[in-house]
Parts: sequence; C-alpha cells; structure tokens
Amino acid sequence: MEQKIILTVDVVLFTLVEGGLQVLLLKRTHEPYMDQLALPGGYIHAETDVDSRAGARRVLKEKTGLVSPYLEQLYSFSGGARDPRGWSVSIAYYALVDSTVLIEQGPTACTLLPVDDLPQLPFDHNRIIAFAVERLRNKSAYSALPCYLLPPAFTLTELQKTYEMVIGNKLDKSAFRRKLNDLDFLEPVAEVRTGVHRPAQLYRIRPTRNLVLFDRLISK
Amino acid sequence: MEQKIILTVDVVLFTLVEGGLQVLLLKRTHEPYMDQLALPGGYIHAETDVDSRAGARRVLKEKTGLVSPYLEQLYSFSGGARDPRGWSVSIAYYALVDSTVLIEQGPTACTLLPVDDLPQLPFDHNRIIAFAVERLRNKSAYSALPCYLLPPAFTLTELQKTYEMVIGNKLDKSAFRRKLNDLDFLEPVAEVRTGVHRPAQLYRIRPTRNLVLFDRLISK
DNA sequence: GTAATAGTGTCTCTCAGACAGTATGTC
DNA sequence: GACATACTGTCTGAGAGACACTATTAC
Repeated sequence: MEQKIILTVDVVLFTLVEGGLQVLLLKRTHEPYMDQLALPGGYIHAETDVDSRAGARRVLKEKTGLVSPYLEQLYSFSGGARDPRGWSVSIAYYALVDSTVLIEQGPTACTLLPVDDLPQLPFDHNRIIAFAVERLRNKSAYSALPCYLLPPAFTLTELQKTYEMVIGNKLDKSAFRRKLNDLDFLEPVAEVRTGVHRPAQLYRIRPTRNLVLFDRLISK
Repeated sequence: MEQKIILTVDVVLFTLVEGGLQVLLLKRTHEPYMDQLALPGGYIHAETDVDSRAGARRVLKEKTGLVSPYLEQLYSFSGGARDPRGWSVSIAYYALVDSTVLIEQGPTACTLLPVDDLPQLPFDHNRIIAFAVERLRNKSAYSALPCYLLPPAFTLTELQKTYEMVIGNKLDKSAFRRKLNDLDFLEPVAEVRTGVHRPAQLYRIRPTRNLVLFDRLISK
C-alpha cells in the first residue's frame, strides 16, 4: 500500500568566516513558508536525478550556483509532522565551501548565519542543522575535513585556526604540525603566503580520492 | 512535480555465532524477486509510522518477531536503477541482537549467513550489507557497540572475543581490561559464570541512555 | 597436586601537551 | 636593530602493547 509521500533533498552548506562557522540560508520562493529563510532544498526529480546525491548536487547548483568539493549524505529526516503538506522524507546532505568562493560565485540573495545563533526555521531545519553541526564537529576531530573550508592552498597556521574554530578549542602548534607531518596528507606547493612578517609555506591536500581519517582525535 | 516514488525501509540484523558475524535474511513473499533471500524490509506506512525509525522497528517486529536493543539509521539508498518497479528510496537501518534471543524468539524460517561470504542478493542489498558491516566495524573500534551482540550479562573474556570477532584482530587482555576499567561503562552483577575452571565475574552495561564512545580506537 | 581459565602488575615505547627555542620576513 | 610570525626541539606524563605473574575453580 503505497502512499503519496513527499521526497525532498536539503543541503546544509557550511562556510567559515571571521565570526566562526556559518550556514547558508535562502528565502523560500514557494509555499509553504514562502519568503522565510530556510535550507536550500527541493523535490527529487526522478526523471533526471540518478540518485539522491545527484539530486542534492543539482539542487545546490540550481539554488546557489555552487559546486561543493565536499558533499556527504547526513541523515534522512522523515515523518508526518515535519511538513504541513503531509508525510515526508528529506534526505539531508551537508557541504563545505571556502568563503571566498561562496562570496564570489555564490548567490546574490543569500544569508549566512552563525550556527550557534540561529532563528527559528521552517520544517525541522533547526534539527537538521544541529545534526550537521554535530557531524562536522565530530568528524573534524579525526579527519582532514576542515581542509574543505579553506581555499585549495593554505598555510598550516590557517589550517590550525580552522580546526580550532570548528572543534571549538585551542590546539598546540607543535603537536598539530607533528600530527600533520605524520599523517602526510598535505604537500607543499611552490608558493608562500607573504604578509608583514615571515612568509608562510602554502600547502594543499595530496590528490587522494578519499577523505583522510585519523586513528585518534586531533587533540583534547 | 512529484513522482510516484517507492519508499521502503530495510533492516540489516547482525548477530554473532561461533563462525563470526552473521546477517539475517528472509525469503521474499512477494514480487519482485519472490522466494529469493533478501533483507527484511517493507513499505513505509504513512498512516501508522510516525517516522522511518518507527517503520523500521515495525518491519523488524512483523517480519522477525524481534525487538532489537540497538537500532540505528544506516544510510539512504536511492535511484532509478536499484528496484525494477521504478525510482526508489530505501532508508536502511541496522540492528544488533544476541544470537540466543534470535534463535529462541526469532522467526522459524530465517537464514543466517556470514557477512564475508554472501551470495548475490536482490536489489542493492549486497551494497547495503557491506555499508552496514563497515559502519559496525568502524564504530565498534571506538564504542561500546559490540556489547549489544551479547546477552545482557557477560564476562569480560566473552566481550573481548566479541570485539575481536567484529573488528577482526586480536586484543591484549590486560590492555583491554584497563581500558574498560577506565571508561567505567560496565558494572558487575551479582553472578558469576561457572564452567569447568575458575568462574568469571558477569558484567552488564551501566544503565545510561546513550552509546558510550571512546576517544581513541580500542587497539591496533 | 595438575590443568585451564580469570584476572593483575610492570616494563617499554609511542605520542600528545607544554613550552622554550630558533628562523626569517617587514619596518 | 626591533618585532611579529613561522617553524622546530625537547621534556614529561598518559596510555597502549607485550608479557609475565598470581588467583581460583574442577578434577
């Protein structure tokens, strides 16, 4: 006995700015909750989307113009209470982008809000974001995930600050660099970042296929 | 533009027997793939299931008679190619049960097969099981998850054997017990397991709400 | 007593955290 | 030269792995 069930994808797009971790929200253009801020999302198109991941990629591209270097399925949220139209499923994804790319190539009418200070959002989008933040924080503590919040080349200090912003505590410089060195997933590029003081070596992620996972948490 | 999309839940039910980790399969009673072995699964019932988790619990109960002490959403598998009836979504869950409970209370006509030696199954069920095995192995290395493969009270040696079977390598007895002692998520019960030699203290999981996670992997 | 398993003590090596030190740029 | 930031070296303490040791039961 099949029901008329609503199937959507929603994307939690993270970026890092000075203030910390932020999430992208768009004004809804249709009912329900027209004109309210919400996660970019949309119906699955069974004719064109080969799977939900392709649907999430399409929705993100259509609504924001962005192609994220990292896009991972988060969780599926479902039930009769989360959408006024009826029993629904949202297959939620999360994505990470560098904030300069977001500002240059992103949508003109988007809102970035800090993840720890969000207004009440439609549907169960607060819950979806909370879920995504928890996943991002957990996974950042034992993986190379925070690299995707930075531009393709970055200094070790920038990477350390990124880890600190995401996981929420200070790290020791020496231990952090030792760990990166042991894990060996970065490689220097032929440039340095110059500033007012000693220039810093730029690094990029080694061109491996998969996200690098650590066997311990990055620090306490 | 909504499509007629098929929404199902499938449950990967693990148990541990002498031979190692096994998964429960049932003979299908409907087309497609009638009479073939497959994961227990079924349509979401929008009228009665409050969400997909409730649907998974119901399907497991209906098809096997079992109520699992651990049931976690695994991943959602979707697309136009996985089911001959059309574009479909399966929200997959995995569950762990003690094998004695499974044998006593489980279905009469079920098949248990070792996870590393499965025949070709219908739909993308081989992929779903591979996904579940990977999740179980990963999570077992940094959590109390394997406890749910044992009866409510167990000896430390039994628990160690369980970890070894799931994660696939030998552990050191002394280090294992030190770790358990430090983490403090077990408590002794007022019984011992008697056998032909020195009796062993029985333990149970402390009545906490959540799965206990470690900050390091259990061993190498 | 022996056999077999339950359970503990201790040494070593690795690694994280703390922190001081050196290096290299701008001004 | 001063200063700020990049980067490295070293000490220490916590915990994992190895392994030998003691404890308690059945026979």
